[in-house]
Amino acid sequence: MTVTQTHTRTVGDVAAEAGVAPSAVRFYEQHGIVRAERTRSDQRRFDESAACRIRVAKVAQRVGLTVREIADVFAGLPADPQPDDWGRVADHLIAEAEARTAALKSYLADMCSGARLCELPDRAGR
Amino acid sequence: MTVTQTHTRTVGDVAAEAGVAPSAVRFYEQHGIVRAERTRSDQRRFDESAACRIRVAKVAQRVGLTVREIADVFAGLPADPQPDDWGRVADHLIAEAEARTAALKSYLADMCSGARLCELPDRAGR
DNA sequence: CTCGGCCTTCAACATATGTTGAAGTCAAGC
DNA sequence: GCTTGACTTCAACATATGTTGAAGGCCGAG
Repeated sequence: MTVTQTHTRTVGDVAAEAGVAPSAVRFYEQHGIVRAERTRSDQRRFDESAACRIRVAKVAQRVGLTVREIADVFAGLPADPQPDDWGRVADHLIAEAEARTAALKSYLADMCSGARLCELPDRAGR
Repeated sequence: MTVTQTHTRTVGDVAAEAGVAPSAVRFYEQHGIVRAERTRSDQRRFDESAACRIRVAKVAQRVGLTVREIADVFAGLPADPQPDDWGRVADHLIAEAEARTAALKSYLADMCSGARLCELPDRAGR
């Protein structure tokens, strides 16, 4: 019978799959974006979700999330995430992106509508 | 008659107004977020839009724009910007934020709807 | 006229996000 | 067995975004 190997990808494999440098893959592992097992000779082996996590992380960075924040969101992902696991992560990321955009819009709207432009109270954090 | 002085704020004034450190105000000046004139004794003097620019920049950074990108957007602002000048800047920033969020949503939607989630392994035989 | 406070520049440091290079290990092919 | 290529770690470098500290200038109050 076939035993499904979950951790079959090397650093180079994941890097190629995700479109980043191998050094970036190691960096993301150090920072909790991806996890790896080790072979007997200490080489990293990633599962099939690794490239996916990295691709998602790259897009999430573009909306202002830090690697730390993305790692925190990914912390809710089980090994071998299923579609609904990804769905929850997606919802979370999208909500965060929209909240930040909403904060921007709100701040700009207040500013532009203020009688005295630029002399608004400090609501930047809201 | 009263001559309106346009550049009356010191670094400390702007820092307090914008809620950032004086060092940050200098940093933003170096990177084109704000402009300053100089007194005879070489001190910076900012106009009233300076704190505003910085506050906007801080919110824009939260949606993933770099200081360079924000400075580029602000490059379209005249000295003493009027409400419609700010309106154009606001539209530009919001469009950029929404484009990035849309890219995130699109990527996640594709990923989650894909028959094979992120190159998920072939589990059909199990 | 000195003192305190805010200003100046410049360099060093700090954190985030990576890349590059040196030196060494391991497995596969000739 | 030796070569080759991809892997390992670690340190240094690079860029973005700031902060901190030293050394000094300018001005208003006492």
